[in-house]
Amino acid sequence: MPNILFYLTDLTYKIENEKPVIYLFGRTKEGKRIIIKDTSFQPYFYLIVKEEQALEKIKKLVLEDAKIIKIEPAKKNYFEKEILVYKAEVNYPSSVPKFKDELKNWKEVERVLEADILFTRRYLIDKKLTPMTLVKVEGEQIRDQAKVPVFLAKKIYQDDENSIIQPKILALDIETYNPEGKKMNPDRNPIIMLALKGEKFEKVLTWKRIDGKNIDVLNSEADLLQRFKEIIEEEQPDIITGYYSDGFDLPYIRARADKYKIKLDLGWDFSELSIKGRTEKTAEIKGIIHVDILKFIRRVMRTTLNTDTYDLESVSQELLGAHKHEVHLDLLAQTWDKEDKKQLKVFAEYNLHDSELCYQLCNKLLSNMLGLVKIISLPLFDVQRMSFSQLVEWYTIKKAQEFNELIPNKPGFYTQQERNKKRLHGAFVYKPIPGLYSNMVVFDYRSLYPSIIASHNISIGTVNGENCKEKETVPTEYGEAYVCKDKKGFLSVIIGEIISRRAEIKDALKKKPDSFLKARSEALKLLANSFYGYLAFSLARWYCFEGAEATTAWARYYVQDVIKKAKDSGFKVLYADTDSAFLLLENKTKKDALKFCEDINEKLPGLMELELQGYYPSGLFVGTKGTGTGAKKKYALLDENSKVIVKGFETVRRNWSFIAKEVQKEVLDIILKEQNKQKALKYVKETVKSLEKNQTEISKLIISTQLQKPIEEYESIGPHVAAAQILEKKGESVVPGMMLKFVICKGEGKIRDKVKLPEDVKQEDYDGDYYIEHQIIPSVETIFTVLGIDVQKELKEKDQKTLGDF
DNA sequence: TTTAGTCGGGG
DNA sequence: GTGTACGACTAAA
Repeated sequence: MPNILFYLTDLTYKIENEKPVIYLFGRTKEGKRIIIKDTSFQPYFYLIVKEEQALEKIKKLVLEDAKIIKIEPAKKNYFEKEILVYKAEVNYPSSVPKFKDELKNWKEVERVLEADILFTRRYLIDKKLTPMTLVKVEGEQIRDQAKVPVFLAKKIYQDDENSIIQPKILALDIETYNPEGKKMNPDRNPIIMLALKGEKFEKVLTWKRIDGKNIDVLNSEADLLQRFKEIIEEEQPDIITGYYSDGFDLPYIRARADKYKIKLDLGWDFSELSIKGRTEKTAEIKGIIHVDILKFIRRVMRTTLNTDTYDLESVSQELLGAHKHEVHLDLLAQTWDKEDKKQLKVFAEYNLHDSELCYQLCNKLLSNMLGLVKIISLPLFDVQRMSFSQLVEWYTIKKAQEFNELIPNKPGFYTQQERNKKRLHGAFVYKPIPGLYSNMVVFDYRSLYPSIIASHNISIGTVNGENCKEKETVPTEYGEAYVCKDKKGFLSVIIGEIISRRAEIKDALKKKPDSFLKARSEALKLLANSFYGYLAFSLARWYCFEGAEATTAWARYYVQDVIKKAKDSGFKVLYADTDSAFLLLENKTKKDALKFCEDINEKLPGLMELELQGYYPSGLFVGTKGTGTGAKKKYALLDENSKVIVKGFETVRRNWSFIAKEVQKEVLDIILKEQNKQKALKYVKETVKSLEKNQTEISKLIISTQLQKPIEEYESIGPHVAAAQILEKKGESVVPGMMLKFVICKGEGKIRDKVKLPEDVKQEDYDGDYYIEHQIIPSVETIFTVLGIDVQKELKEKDQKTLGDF
């Protein structure tokens, strides 16, 4: 019997001869596509019963086609306590929910468990297989209806978990006929261009005469769709990727293909491209992994990205440093109608470029995604669409199998609502005294929340657990709580494993860099940091609010402990927030700071660790505008490499004009690097002078704001709405979501009456006073206030002096 | 202030 | 498919 080594990429199941059959899709080590069939796996669920005699009755229960094959007792843990349960094996996966709905109402049945774990996922967990890695099969080739060779498995098991597939990626992007602007209608409007981009492949399909390299002109939209199908078959990609392709490109392609009765049977088993879901769609092709990059970015990369809009332009800019081609998409439909060859070529290039950006994003994020697949052990298709809480939950489900823990049920609607009402006591913040400081050190606890959960045995069965002999009191200010120390908590142990594994990988990385190991380390960090949130997440199976409360209580305790010890050792404490403390060195040295850190670490339990995060020659803390007391999470630091780090200043994030951002950055630079407030003030005065004399470049004055709704719906006409009205008057289509760029110009009336579009602004038009009052002053006011300077006053005095000079 | 409803992305 | 996101923001109560 031959052995086959293959990378498992995807799986599904079918019912054949009244039995469930698992289909595993993959690529052999040599790169050949294969399907493995496994008929050895049976669906099941667990029952906790009040009266054992009910089991005989249950065994005989038949609900339509649903039958129970056997019931046998098993010892499992339920919320970390040993319990006797019954494992019920049934004929079909679809029988499971039928029995669940029936049995949950029986008075003899206490609980039905693990009846909502999808069959294919259950298969992976039970067989301990990890997708995208090497799996070994013993089996024989059989004759079957499929595009690739099919084998029937006798035995199947994980081979080398560290050997990861190098998948072939093909990115796609469509352009549609869009006479109504952003309102899209797949029933009426055709696909006019379709771009595909792979490592060695790039092509735009269209059906009107456009000349150009890589442009394939077909006779009709139907031919375009046929050609698309052929290319997928020829290229045989492992991954098809797109940007919002779950919600737009693939559903649109499917809808147009349906119109022409073209069968998109792209699956390896001749199954069709399927679109599932009502509110949130997903598009799936059996055998080919469909990756929607937008979903991964929105759900997982969200926290690491600075941008808060997730359109392709913003994301490409941040992750790739690349921009989309600039085109007037609103003109696409009329250009298409006019058959303007030259302009259509511009759109075709735009289309291809979008698919290329998507290809590059997928390539770039692939190691992050595979890092997660490796840990969670679910298909890339699934992992790529999961939120943090789902990732934590499925990691925990995988681990539950190893620890013989039963998987708790998801909460019902009522329970969720109750949980949502609860508010958690958060982090401790020691507010700074506004000022400019020199020689600071910053300490922070490495992975504070996860390390507390691991080190203090926080878990669902240990926090305020029953029948407890050895207890540790939680240092909480609100009520009383303890953690039971009699035995290790399940959640605490698995989070400890994540932390330790990450430490090992980081050590290995120090010796030898490796991109996949690096991605795994990042994935582990992500998972560890999500655990605390998961404990307080209302939809969590392992919901543990008291555990989350205990975690933040300890976090507050440890940060305050650093503050207290720092004061005792003669450091001045400047600021502390959540897991970090900022100390002033004064007459102490960096060596003293390191010694202080070591002393604290000696007394910390388990995996907890305080780190010297950095040394900063200077730092500035500002006050809030109203009260003047120290603002939280708002400061600027100069690091040892003379780099200025700015946190929490609004100009960094919001849509301020470039000039406001530039002035703020320059002022912080001068103050932190040269400690020269007069020079900073002089700089501001010069900028103001240039503004007053209308010498500032128009491009630095553009303010951009996103239009949130149709302009008719705005009651108060803000400047961006005024800009939208001007655009509309010019005959351009204005739709919600578009970015409006405008400049405030001289004139009478309200701000909205002074709005002009950048291209209409002449050098002498702009309103310098507006920019001084509403952009420059607000961006630097709090900084100067800290330094004892009233900018407002200083700038007015300057005015009088210049008047006096004349 | 609380609650119910919509939106994101895509052309 | 052994299914139905989620967090932010806005409008209405």
